[in-house]
Amino acid sequence: MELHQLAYFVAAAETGSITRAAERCGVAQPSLSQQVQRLERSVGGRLFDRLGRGVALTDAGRALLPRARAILAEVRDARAHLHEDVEAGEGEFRVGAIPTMAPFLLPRAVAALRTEFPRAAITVREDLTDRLVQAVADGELDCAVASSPIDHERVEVRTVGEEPMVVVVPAGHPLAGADDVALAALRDLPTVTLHEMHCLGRQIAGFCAAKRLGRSVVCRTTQIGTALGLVSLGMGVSIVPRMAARADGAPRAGRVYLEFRGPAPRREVTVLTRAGRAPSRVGLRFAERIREALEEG
Amino acid sequence: MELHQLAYFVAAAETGSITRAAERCGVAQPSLSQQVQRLERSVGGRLFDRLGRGVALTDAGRALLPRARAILAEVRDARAHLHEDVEAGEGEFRVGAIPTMAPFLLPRAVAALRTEFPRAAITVREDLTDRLVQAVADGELDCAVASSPIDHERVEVRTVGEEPMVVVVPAGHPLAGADDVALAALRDLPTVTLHEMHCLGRQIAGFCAAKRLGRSVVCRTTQIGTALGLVSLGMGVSIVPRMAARADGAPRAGRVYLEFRGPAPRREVTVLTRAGRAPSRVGLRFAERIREALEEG
DNA sequence: GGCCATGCATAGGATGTGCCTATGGAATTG
DNA sequence: CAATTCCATAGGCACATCCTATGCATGGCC
Repeated sequence: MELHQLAYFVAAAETGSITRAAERCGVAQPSLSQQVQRLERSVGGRLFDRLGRGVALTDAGRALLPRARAILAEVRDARAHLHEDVEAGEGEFRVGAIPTMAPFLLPRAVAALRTEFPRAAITVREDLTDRLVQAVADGELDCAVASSPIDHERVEVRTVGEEPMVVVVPAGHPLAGADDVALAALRDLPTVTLHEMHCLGRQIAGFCAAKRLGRSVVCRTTQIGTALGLVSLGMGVSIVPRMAARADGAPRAGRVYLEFRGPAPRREVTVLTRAGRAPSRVGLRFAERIREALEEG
Repeated sequence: MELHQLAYFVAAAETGSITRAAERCGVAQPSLSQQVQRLERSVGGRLFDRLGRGVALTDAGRALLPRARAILAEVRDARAHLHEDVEAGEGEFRVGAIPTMAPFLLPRAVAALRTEFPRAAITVREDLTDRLVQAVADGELDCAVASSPIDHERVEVRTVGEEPMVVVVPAGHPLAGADDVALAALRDLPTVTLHEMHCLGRQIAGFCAAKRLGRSVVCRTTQIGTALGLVSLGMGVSIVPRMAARADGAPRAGRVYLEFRGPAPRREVTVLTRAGRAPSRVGLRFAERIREALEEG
């Protein structure tokens, strides 16, 4: 069953004549006759009754006709609408993000993307950095949001912004009333920190180590939200990205956020794509939306 | 854009590799590579980024993928479901009937056919005999209901039954109280008759001529219903097919139906199909349904 | 009834297309 | 740096499509 055979079949059914169908299709009559016969063999039954004066559909032909029309229409549509499908971002688009960014950046970015590209089937994956990098390299993801450092031959890294850290302390803590706080002031305070399986946990540990800041870690969590909860209970102070502080909403009982005095520790927000791939329309907008979410968020 | 090219494209998109796609499709790698390139030229844009290690969809490829899948699925469905489509009577089925039979036979027959072949797209045409015959001969109609005589080389005539005529007289007419009436009793009575453009009109005129029955035609109508109305007004008597009498429902004020005494004039009910065509499943059932409607109606 | 026109099927040959094996070139891997 | 992997290209073969020419059946016409 070939497309041109279906086209010939439809033409013959509509004209009721092999000869006129051949004219319409711009081929010789024997060619069309042959192809119709071949189609009949391929479906295993006659499609036309040969009447001597033209042809008429059999039951099988009557049944095939609407399907043949549908197939040909789909092919025509595919050709005609391919360009606008590209504009509309048609197709599956798979994004990933690390857990310490996903809840703060993805909802807004994905929502914006869905309205901009209503026909894109966007799927989301939340995972640790190295697994995201591997997924992008393997083509399982089209885009991922993570933080430097990323090093993979096949992965292209684009920095879309950076983000300062803030300090969060329990309400009533001696530091709670201050406008801002120096990193050194945190020395030896009981600290709630993020597990170092997260790149953010490693980054914060790195900042502290760089400042030779001894820490008294009283708890390690795997989620920022858990850490914030423990801070509210007075178990210690913590350092979190500002997007987490903003997402925490209106001033909450139990914990107070403080800016760093002077240059704050920062992390970069980067968008990962597979190296060597042509820039994707949806992917480019995704990166922009992540940047907006970061700046406005 | 050919079906096998689309199949190759989908395989390459799903495996992310020309080589593995070729394995899956059972062709050599260069063949698949070539066909993908041909498809790319035919749609006017690259569908894959060649990464050295496999391939990845471009925006255009992403957009084409769902359409290609849809087209291939339709083709698979067409092959798989063609047989059951034939059983279900899938496709357009066009029937015709003459005006003096259509309202009494078609509704019941078509309704039955619609439940039996829910996927058949049945269309109905009401027209005079010779036009129906021509339409069947030209393949514009798959089936038609008419009455003998039909004579056309390309039209096959099947008699599904016959139907007696009855007499209808105004209420209060001298004949109204009789159980039955002889044809001769109608001699010279004022008569309302059907226009001879209808075969029924010609048939009735033929009966009367055969019995040498002079008639005093006071009115000629083009519809049986009109004739019945005029009879109720007392303008004359008329001869109508029994199906019309039955359809007239419960005893109506104004007119009374009488059987003929002895052998009644009759007309045949025939189903017309195009000669040389294989018997159609729906067509065969249609003829049966007409027969049923005639017997039960 | 014989003649011509019409329409589908078949035959045979030219062209084109798909597929193959072999090979080249680029990137990746050990 | 060698070996491997993978896609692209080249050349040849087989088959499929298309063409023209022709056969055969049907329908229409004088």
